Amino acid sequence: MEKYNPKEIEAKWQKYWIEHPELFAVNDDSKKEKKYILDMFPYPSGEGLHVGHVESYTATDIMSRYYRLQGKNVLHPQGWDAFGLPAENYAIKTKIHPTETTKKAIATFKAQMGKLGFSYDWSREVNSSDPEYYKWTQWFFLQLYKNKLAYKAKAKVNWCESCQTVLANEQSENGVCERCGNKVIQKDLEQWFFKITDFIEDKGKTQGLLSGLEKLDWPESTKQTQRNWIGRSEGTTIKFLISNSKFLNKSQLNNDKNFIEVFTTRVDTIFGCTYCVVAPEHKIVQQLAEQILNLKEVEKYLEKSKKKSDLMRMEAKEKTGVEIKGIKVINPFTNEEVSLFVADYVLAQYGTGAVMAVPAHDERDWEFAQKYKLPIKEVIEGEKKVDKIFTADGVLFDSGKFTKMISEKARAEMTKWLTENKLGSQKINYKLRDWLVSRQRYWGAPIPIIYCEKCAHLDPARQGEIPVPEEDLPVMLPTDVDFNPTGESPLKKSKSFHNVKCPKCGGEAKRESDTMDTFVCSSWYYFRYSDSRNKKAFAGKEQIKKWLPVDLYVGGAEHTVLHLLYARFFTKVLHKLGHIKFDEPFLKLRHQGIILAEDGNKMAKSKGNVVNPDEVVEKFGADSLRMFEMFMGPLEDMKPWNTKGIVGIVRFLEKVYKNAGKITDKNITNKKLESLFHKTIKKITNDIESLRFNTAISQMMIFANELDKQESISKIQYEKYLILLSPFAPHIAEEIWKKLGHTKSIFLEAWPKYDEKLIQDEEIELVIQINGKVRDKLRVSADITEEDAKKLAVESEKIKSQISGKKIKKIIFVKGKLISIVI
RNA sequence: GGGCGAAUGGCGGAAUUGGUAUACGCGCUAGUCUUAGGAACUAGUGGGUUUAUCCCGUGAGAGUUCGAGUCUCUCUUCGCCCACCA
Repeated sequence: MEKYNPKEIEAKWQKYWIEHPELFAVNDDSKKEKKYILDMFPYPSGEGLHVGHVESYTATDIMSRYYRLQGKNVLHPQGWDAFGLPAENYAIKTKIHPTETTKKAIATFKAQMGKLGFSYDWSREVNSSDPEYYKWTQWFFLQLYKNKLAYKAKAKVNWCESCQTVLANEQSENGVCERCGNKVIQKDLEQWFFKITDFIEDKGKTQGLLSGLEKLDWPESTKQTQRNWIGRSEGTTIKFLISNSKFLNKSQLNNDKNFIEVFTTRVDTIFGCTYCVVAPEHKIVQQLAEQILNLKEVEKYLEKSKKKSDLMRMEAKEKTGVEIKGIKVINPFTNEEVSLFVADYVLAQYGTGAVMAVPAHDERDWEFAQKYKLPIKEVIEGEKKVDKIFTADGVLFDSGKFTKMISEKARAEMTKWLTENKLGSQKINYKLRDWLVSRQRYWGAPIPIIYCEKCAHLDPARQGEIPVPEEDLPVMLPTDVDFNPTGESPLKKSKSFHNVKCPKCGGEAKRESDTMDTFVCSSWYYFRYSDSRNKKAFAGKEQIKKWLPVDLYVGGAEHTVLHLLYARFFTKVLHKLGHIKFDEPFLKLRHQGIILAEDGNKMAKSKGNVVNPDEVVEKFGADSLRMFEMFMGPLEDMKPWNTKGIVGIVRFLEKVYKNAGKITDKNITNKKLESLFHKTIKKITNDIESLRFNTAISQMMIFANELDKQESISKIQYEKYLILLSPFAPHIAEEIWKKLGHTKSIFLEAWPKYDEKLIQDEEIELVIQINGKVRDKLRVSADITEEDAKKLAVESEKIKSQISGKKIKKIIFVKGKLISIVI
């Protein structure tokens, strides 16, 4: 047999697979059990595939090929998350239209995927920038709009001055734009939102974003991150009366000028409240301006903090604030007057935008009180007072009738008291806010809304918003635009796009010129694959029922919050509206770990340490790259690249290839090898099922090493071994398969079965321990009785000398494993 | 500050229910073959020493157990994500 030549072999089989798409395409009518194996569809960047893509796509490719061999009907599609800022930014620089660059990038990606031997069903390919696709993205927007789940509101939003666009809350990280790294400022703008907060808790039969997590087979850390992001916290709202309205009567509580409302999770500490703080945006400053003695100072502080970006606010090491002189507030429990501050460490967007400060039991308040020399009053004591202050739950003191209660009980009792006196109530707060979906950029799906002044009277709440009729979809992206960012959508300057007839009255109207966040496109694409050429619906009911939900979803952990939360939200909306029968899209989720550069750092173009998969394929072959990435370590682990390590895989494949030359049709009986082979089938099968590809490969190597020692190899056994190898290294498997005289693809074969009986060894190595330490090993029959084993053990020369003169306290026997003598 | 996870040879990593620690691969050492090798093959490869019926070894310390990488407690270090969320 000639030498293993991956280049030649791989090109040949890749061509064969393209000519035989039926191998990987699925049949909707098949009675076989379905498996939907999905990759997160990539953004087709100009950079091409990187080794991280190869890692997760190889994992799903192995799973898909494995399940097909197991006789399952496998849907394994791929597509393109094609809208987005990079293509547009590139267009601004080069004047090349994003359609062109995207088309080119997709061609590159697809060619690279072909060269890696991925078995996608390309007949279902989707492209989110294709009008046939974004027509349905727009349709989803209309569904949300019609069900009052999409709304327009003026809001303080994150604005990136460099990208000249609004960002979602999740796209502004630490006050810096996720895309370009420039600072994000706050702007008041009219924006479109999706009401994702409606779905946090269960909604009728639709499980909420919180409780729905319970039933999912997802990494625990991912679920926890989602919970943290939603940020549910149970607490209490409390009204602090403003002191010149001190004498309580009911009418005063109806006027919000007479009190400030705070939110706290620690009402039990309220007897230690020594002041209150409002956020700079809090309305109280405007409402009571005439009563404020140091109005100028306060206003100056508000101005200053308004100019601060979120980043600057967070970077500030010291808390700042100003006392609002002339206004005091009253602690409803003690009836004591406390002073009021405005400080930007209090966030306007969370809770009520005002807090009660308990410096003795809250670190932030303590810090602030230290700086401004404010009183500190302790009211909780616990077993361990850590450092300077006690922030845990404990027992109350100096707290009126609540003294001696434990924190938990005190919270319940105090909240009850507040409720009865109409001074507060129990309240659940969430960090999650509605999803801001409008973008003032070109390369996205246009929002299908038209504004008609004449029709504005029809629904005053909606200010002349007329949804584009479904039959008029898609609202096409115009091509006559200049996409240099100006702070307004480039679509606004396209006359053909912007001016339009009102679908209601036929009069002059204007189109919404914003586009949608690309995360909207990716929130539903997994439905489209089930029926990607459907012209009448985003996917047919039957096809959805047939294929969804997704059985295995693999992708990067960076999408833990954004994409995964939004996709769940969309699925829940469809469930609520009765379109589908399930309310979670991805039953099982796994993340691939990041592949670091050889130097242990993250791969980065700027560092010049990026590994290009094309070069690796060129040098070693796709099978070797695939297997090497799977062999490096557990799929989800972060692991450094090591180019030298690939030769281990190359040697292994060469060995497998070479050993095909030793095949004989003759019946060979080698019990030990047969036993090892059945162990190998079992281990590989179990490891694939649980995505432990590294140990599956090591088992293949163990068996290959054993084959290598044989004079001749049984054809039947070797063929089965090839099938075990084929999901990992499909090209070499097909090649050898053909060389063995087969005319059909190896991927039409059945996955080998193992025989548990053959796995059992006839002889075992019985370990003999004395006080837990291994002292001897004896070869014995596997079914040796306890009695015989004990006898053999004490008769062993090595053991005899160790135990001579000592008394044996007891002897422990573990069947098939060991004898442990205790002296 | 919060959440999650990790720590095993020179390196990446193995180790079903507690039961032979370091599988598999890289690297390294020696040898064989070769005109040559960053090829192939063979043997070896945790540390120590008194070189063998030996001792020590899975971040540190304690505990449970006949027996702990694995279970419990305390601590240290590192990584990732989130972070002034009251």
